Amino acid sequence: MSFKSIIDEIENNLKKILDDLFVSDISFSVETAKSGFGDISSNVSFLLAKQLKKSPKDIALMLSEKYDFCQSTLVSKSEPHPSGYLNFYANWNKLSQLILSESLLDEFGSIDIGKNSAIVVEHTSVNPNKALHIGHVRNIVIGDILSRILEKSNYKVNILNYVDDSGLQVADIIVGFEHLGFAQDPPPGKKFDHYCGDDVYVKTTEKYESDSSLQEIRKNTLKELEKGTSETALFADKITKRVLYAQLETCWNLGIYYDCLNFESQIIRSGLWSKIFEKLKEMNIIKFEKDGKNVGCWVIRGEGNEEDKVIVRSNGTATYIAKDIPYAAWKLGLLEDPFNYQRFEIPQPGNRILWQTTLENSLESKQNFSGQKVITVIDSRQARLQKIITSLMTKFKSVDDAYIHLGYESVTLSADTAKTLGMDTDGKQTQMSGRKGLYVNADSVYDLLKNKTVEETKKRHSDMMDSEIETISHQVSVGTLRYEMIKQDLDKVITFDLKKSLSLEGDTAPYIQYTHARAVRILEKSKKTPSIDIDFSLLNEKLELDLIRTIGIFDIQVRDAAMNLSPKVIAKYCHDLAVVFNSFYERVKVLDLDDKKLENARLCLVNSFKSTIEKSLGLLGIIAPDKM
RNA sequence: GGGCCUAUAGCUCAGCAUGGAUAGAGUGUUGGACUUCUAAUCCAAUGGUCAAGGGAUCGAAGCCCUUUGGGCCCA
Repeated sequence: MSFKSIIDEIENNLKKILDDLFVSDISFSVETAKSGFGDISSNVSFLLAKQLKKSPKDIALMLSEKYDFCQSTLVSKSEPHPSGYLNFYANWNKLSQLILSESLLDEFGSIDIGKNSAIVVEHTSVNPNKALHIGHVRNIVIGDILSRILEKSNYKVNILNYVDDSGLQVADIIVGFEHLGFAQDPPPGKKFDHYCGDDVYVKTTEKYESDSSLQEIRKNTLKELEKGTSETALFADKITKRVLYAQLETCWNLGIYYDCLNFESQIIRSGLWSKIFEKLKEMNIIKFEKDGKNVGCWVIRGEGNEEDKVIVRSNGTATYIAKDIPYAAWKLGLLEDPFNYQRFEIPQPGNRILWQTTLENSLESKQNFSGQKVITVIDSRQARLQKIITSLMTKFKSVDDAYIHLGYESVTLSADTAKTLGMDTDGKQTQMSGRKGLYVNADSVYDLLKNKTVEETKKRHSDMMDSEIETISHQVSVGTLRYEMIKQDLDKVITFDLKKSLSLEGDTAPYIQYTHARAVRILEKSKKTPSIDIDFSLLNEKLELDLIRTIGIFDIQVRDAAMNLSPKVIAKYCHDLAVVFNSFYERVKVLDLDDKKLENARLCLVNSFKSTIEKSLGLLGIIAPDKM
């Protein structure tokens, strides 16, 4: 509720007025006003202009007069603007009380879209043969923040990570280990995932070009991985688990946690595919081609101009799409669950328990990680495949948007950064490539940021203990990285530049975190716990009201973000909130006022701000330190 | 050849879903504010035919159509 209360009040009153005018079916807007135009604005007059055959200006005037007779508790007056907008002024005395007292509650900003239904968010899903690079960070941050927003919207979120442990990329490092003599342990000081990706994978794929006999070995290795019984397969299991653990360390360090790990190998061996294959035939979704170029294949008919998609080749083998179909169906809970569950070997930090599927017997009880809805976070290069899965799933499940592919554009490297990695791109940005070793590892970006923030923090607090500097720098570095990856639209390519992307000033996480530290310092220095029992009419300066208003629209922003699956909405909100607070901070004094009542009131406002910025940053998975 | 995305200030981007008031930030450049509740901050100046053209509308950065540049996917 909060600021939403006054919007609702106006909306209801306007609806009544329209009823009296015998106007219906008008979906007008009631929104926070642009600065200088009151507190709330409605476009209702514009929409009525045609029907009533009057100018928006006249209508606004008429509506405003009628509005004076409406019952209002939170609105102090309405005002027609010559442009045609109908503007409203809040009764700040009451509204402030409402907003500030609610802002202190844990559930402030919570909304109920999900009705406690289960929703699946799958993200990360990085091949377990390499370390996470900066492009993967965009994926995991989007997925993680989205999950937090959905939880705030009363969904029960199941966070999954799909481990493709039987694909070509894994086969490649196994070839490296088994046939090219790579040591099983990394050189001292190197993480196992870095070693596999930077050394084993890159060098093995390089060898393919000079040594053609390796292609045969590669094929055989892949086959053994799929069968899963040979010594090679067992060895691969060990290696991928080790890489996976190293990858999870990177994720956990960034504050990203999961509920369950799924393994492609198990999905293949579980027989889920044959079940779904039968179902597809039964439902007549796939057809057996008796002639044409796909003769002998099972295909999905393309819609419109699109080509038919082969699912099972004429030789009986399934295409790569066929691996994704059973997993999608499993996530939606469409099939009987063939898996047992056990806890992951290494406990996950924090409160969430990390499970993994297994085909063996388990002492643990059966779990259910499916959802009414499924959101799969994968970059938009996979859009074609995801579109097929989406349309298949709608045939299984009649609910609208049961399966959603949340796509996003990729992260590319700037020309400068590519150059530092030894690739001259002629001044152009370039796609990352694991095969060519052209990428920036997530861990190294974190380390760079960390070193920079440690330096900055030391500069500011020469007498601070190392452990405290460590904690602050960690929170700031994680914040910076997360914010950098989320603040822009999913449809925009992020060109990552090692120098430019590591800024700690301007529209960045540290800017926002810093406002929190400022607020904390004020509260600390006041040496009292602010009481909500204050005279709210004392908070009447523009900068104070701006701050209260911005605090009050938190839940509106959460709704926006959740409905549109748009994490950046929250990033923008955090930034706006910080900007408003910084203006307030610079010009409105809080401590050591002669007027103690006013001081109390302002302390209360600062406290509300602190509480709100913590919650909103929390949705971004960013922790704000008390000192910076 | 087909499909998806994208184009707004020197640079990086909001705003576009749901058309309406003076198109906003950051960064850059120039100048100013630390004996003050922390300057990772604030203030001011600078900077825009919203890619181009057309259409519907009382009204378009936003909707429709066409074209062009850039990115990606498929063939």
